[in-house]
Amino acid sequence: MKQNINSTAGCKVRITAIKDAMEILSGKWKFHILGTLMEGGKMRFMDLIREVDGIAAKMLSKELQDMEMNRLVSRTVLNTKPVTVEYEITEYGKTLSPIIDEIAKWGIAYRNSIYSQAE
Amino acid sequence: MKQNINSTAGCKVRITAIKDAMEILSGKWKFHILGTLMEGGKMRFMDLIREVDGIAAKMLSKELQDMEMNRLVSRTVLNTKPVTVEYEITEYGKTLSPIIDEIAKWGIAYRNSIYSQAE
DNA sequence: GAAACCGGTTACCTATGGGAAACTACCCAT
DNA sequence: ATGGGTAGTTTCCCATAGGTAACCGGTTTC
Repeated sequence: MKQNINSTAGCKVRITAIKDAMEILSGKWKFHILGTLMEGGKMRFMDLIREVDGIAAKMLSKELQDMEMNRLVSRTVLNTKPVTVEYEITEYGKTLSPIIDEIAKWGIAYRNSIYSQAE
Repeated sequence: MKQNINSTAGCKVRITAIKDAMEILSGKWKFHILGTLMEGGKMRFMDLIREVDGIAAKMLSKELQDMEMNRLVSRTVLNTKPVTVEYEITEYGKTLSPIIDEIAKWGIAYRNSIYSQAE
C-alpha cells in the first residue's frame, strides 16, 4: 500500500520547487524569448518582435515585465534620439539553460520516436 | 545588428521541440502526477486522488488520459471484485525525469536565492 | 506638416483551463 | 435496503491567458 509518498519533507520541497519554477516559466512565450535572448545577446523591443515569431507587442511587453521582475532579463533605456531600450538575459537567467536544453533534447527525441514508429 | 537568429535550421528544430514538449507537459498537474507515479510505482485512481494534493477527479481523469495517449503512463484494468485500475509510469515516461530534476533543482535554488537576498 | 519608426499601453473579445458538485454503475458488507 | 468503496463522467460555472486593433507621445525624415 502506497501512502504518504507526497508527505515526506523532501518531496514537499520538490513539489513546491516545481510549482515555483513552472509559475515563473509558464505561458506560451517565455521560452521563446529567453532562447532568443540567449542567442542574440542585447536586443531591442522591435528586434524581439521581429525574431519571436508571431508574438504581439502586448504579450512581449507583458512577458518582459514578468521576467524583469523575476530578474531573468534586464532592461536598459538608452538616451538616444528616439529612445532605445535594450533587453538582455541576466546571469541568473542563464541558469535556466540546463532546463531549456533538457526540454529541447526531450522534444527532439519525442519527434524521432514518433517518426521511427511510423505511427 | 541581430537578425534571423531564429531562422537558422537548428534553431527552428529547437523551437518546435520545445513547443512539442511543453504542449505535452502543459497544465497544472502533469508534473505532480508524474512525480508521484515515479516515486509510488503502480498506483490506483483513488491512491492518486489522495496523494496528489488538491486534484479533482475530473482533472486527474483527464490528465491521465492525456498522458496515456502520449504513452507516458500505462493503464491496466484488473478483474478484481470491485474493478481496480492500476496506473504506472512507462519506460518512456521515465525519460522525462532529467527535465523534472532540472526544474526541481532550479526551483530549489530559486527559493534559496530569494531567502539569501532577504528580499 | 505628413509619414514613419520607437516602445509601448489600453480596450475589447474569445478560448481554454480548471474547480465544484452531482451523477452513473458496479460491488460488498451490515 | 442502506451506506460505502471502486472508477470515473457530466454539467455548470468562472477566471485567466492570449489575440486583435486602436491609440499615445516623442523624434526623425521627407
